[in-house]
Amino acid sequence: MSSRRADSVREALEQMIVTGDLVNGERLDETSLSEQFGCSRTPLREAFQSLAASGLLELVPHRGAFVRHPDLGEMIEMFEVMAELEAFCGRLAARRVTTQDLADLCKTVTACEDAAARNDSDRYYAENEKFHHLLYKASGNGFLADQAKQLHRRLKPFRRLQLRVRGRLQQSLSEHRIILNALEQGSEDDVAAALRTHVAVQGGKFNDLMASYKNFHLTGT
Amino acid sequence: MSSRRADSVREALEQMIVTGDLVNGERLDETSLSEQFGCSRTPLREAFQSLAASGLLELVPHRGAFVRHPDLGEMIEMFEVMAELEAFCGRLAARRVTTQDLADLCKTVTACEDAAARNDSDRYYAENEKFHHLLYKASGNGFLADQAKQLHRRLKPFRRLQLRVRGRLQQSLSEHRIILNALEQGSEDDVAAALRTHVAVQGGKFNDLMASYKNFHLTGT
DNA sequence: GTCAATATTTTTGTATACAATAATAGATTT
DNA sequence: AAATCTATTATTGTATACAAAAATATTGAC
Repeated sequence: MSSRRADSVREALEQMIVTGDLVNGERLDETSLSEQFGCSRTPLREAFQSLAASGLLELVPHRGAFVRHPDLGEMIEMFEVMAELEAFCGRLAARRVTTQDLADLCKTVTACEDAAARNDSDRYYAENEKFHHLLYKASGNGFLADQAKQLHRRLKPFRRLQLRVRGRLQQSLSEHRIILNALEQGSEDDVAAALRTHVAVQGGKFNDLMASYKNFHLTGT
Repeated sequence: MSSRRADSVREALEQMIVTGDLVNGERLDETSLSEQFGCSRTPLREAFQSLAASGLLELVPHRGAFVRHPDLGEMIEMFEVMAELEAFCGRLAARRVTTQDLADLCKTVTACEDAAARNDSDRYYAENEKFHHLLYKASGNGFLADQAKQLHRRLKPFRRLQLRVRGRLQQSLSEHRIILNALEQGSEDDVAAALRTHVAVQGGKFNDLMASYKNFHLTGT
């Protein structure tokens, strides 16, 4: 854990943005925020830089930092890329996965099912994230894993919305099993296909996403 | 063009890093660099943040900013991802490309061939970059296009190395034609396959890359 | 009353000053 | 002489002060 003030400010701001606490287009005032965080403008501005790099803020020279929430179209674009990245991870993993990886993945899938059965949503999200991170790692491509992790993180708030939809959770769980089975059999195409349907926003998922998006506290761009 | 000092410093530093002017692992001293650039540490540190976000620097708390060149393994990983991203761009483009896009692409391919024939390497690189950027745009997925552009930019210095290899340039040119043809015919699979072989580091390309990598002024990690 | 030009204020960008942490060198002990 | 602890130095992190740019308000002309 870094004791840099700038880092904790970054995290706090990120939280405020992804939870919708800060609405789209809002300008972040340096002075008032620095008062709120009890620090000077310097660490705040460092946090701005970092957030802008991950696309959560837009820095306009001499005008300030503006909150940038993806609109529905961008969100779909991001899911489209995420699906492809995960499918590629899966394809590589099908070739390179170790028995240890498989054991870890299996354990996590079970933990996920268990958490869902107990309605322990926090644990469900944690285990679900672990499952995906393990998959990325199993690809054997560290750079790919990093990229996937980054995007996965960025899509976190929206995935949460999707899973509120009735029946989506059970479906998601069974998809985990399908992915795992395909991995064990080492069939690249099956793994890739399973992951595409697991992640992609298509068919009914599109309508679900649109509905939940509207319920989210985002102002349209 | 932004008149922010921090931005121009960022660009200058990036150039120094990718050209190998700054070797791997080197620590960037804030005071001496700020003297060199004739500015204070503040804009310099902003540039550091930005460069760290794109992976060119590693920021270690209370210890400084360290130049981070990818080693051969990471480079291959990045090319592996680049190939897949481009293939996906191509796949989408095959479905969504407009006649205008095709015309622009065709013009750029011709310009590329022309530049190569005249041994105008600067223009060749410019037109080649344009070709790829047009392809990303033709995917109709703005987020994907951004991601692809970012990675393409990061791989720029290494691509330059690869093209020094005898015969590689002519091959690259003919691959452009193949890609363009496949796009015109709208066959997703052909476009994707053509782009994978165009970008991926495989077969003979691997040895070429390894040889040129060693010639590069990088210290091993 | 509306528009335009100018003055004022506000806000961002940069420089500098200070504080905190890590690296280094030197002294002390075994 | 080697190792360890301490004092010193150097370097990063943060706060504040100043400069430059943009936004806003005010004044004047039509």
